[in-house]
Amino acid sequence: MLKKKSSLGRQKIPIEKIPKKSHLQVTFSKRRSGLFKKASELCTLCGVEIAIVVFSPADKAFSFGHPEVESIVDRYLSRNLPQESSALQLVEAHRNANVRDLNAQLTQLLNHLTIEKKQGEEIDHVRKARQMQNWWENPIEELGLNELVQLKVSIDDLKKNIGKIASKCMMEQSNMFPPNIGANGFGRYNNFENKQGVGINIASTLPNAYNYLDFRHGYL
Amino acid sequence: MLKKKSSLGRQKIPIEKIPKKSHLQVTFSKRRSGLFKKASELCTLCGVEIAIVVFSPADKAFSFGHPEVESIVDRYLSRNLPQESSALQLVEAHRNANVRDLNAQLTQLLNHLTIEKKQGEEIDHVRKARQMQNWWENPIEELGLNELVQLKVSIDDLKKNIGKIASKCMMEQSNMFPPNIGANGFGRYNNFENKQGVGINIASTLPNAYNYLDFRHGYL
DNA sequence: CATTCTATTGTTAGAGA
DNA sequence: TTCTCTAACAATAGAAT
Repeated sequence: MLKKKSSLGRQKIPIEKIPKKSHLQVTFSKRRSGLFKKASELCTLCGVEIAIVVFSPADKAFSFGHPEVESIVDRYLSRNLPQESSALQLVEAHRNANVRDLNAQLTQLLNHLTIEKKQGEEIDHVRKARQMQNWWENPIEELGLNELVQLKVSIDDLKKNIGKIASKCMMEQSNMFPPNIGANGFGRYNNFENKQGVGINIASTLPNAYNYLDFRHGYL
Repeated sequence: MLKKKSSLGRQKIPIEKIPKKSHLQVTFSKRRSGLFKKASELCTLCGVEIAIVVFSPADKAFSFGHPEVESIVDRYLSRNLPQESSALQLVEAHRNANVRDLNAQLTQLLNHLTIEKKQGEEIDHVRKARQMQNWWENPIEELGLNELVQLKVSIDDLKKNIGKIASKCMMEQSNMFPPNIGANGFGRYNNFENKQGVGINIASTLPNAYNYLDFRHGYL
């Protein structure tokens, strides 16, 4: 375990164009991250909207935006422009301002639809299994989605009970199930620029809207 | 001009919204200056182009740009648009769709889900009322493990058969969603590090139904 | 809304992985 | 390219102007 003085620490550098290309690239990456972090902190601390666009030395585009670059830029540009059709601009601005909310709502709806679809599938199982005399046991083609959903709820509840009882039965036979295997239950963190090993939960330091960074849409 | 130890020095503050307004204002001013300074340093050190737009808590617009905000923003926007070929076209197509139509569909969908949910609750009562009619509807506690397994297998089989029917129902009610919505990174719409504008905002393709529906916090 | 003054906290240059 | 580590440097919270 040799301990050598591996670094002299930070050195002062003049604010001039960095000549060495590899060095410049590293500096750009670091400072861009720092800049975006500062921006996100400003967003959170002051609850303001910020948009940043940077073109890297390699002419690559990087951007930071809360809530998003486009809406902020639109707002900025529209202020510097004489009003053309104020009505339309208002509509646009309003729409942009709520884009994220709408997106969240849509995602929710999509998720609901996914759930409902699965529920409907289970309902059909019930129908075929029973072939009985009640309305909800008629050929599935004759049922509406509402009825399917009703059937699903019914069977879903039943399935839960089955699971419980089955588990009980299993437990009675063998009591060696380790607790909480793979039961993380947590989704991804919004790890954004968590550098320096500070161990900060970046997600909590960012504006609430940053949760959308990793927002996953429901797939139909 | 008395010189006393007037300050304890910098104190650590949590990255949360600053409650005190006057304090927030000071912090905003300071940090905005710091942010712009960082940006200018990055410009000089790495010779890159940066544009920043900030709206203050008082809704005043501040901007930093090298060489200027407009040109950088234009470059950014013009680059992003042509890059998403099929995906963006789909997005644009929806953007051009009639707002009221989409609003109506969203509303209809929401209402439908609400109704289904209620009916689902009702059917649960129905289920309980009918549980006694068949053996596998009896209280789950009275079933043996074999019966439970058999029932579960039956349910699983039925699940597959009902899929198509349920899908039909769903499609008839909601054909507003493109088949690949939410796929291929579409959902990433708050760009932290938006390299080459990969993050296309799917939400921007949709109308502002948010206020119309008024479900800011409402989950079904 | 901008600045000054300090003690502190936060950032990052340099070298390596 | 991105991350780690360290020490040195820079930014800034709080109070006051």
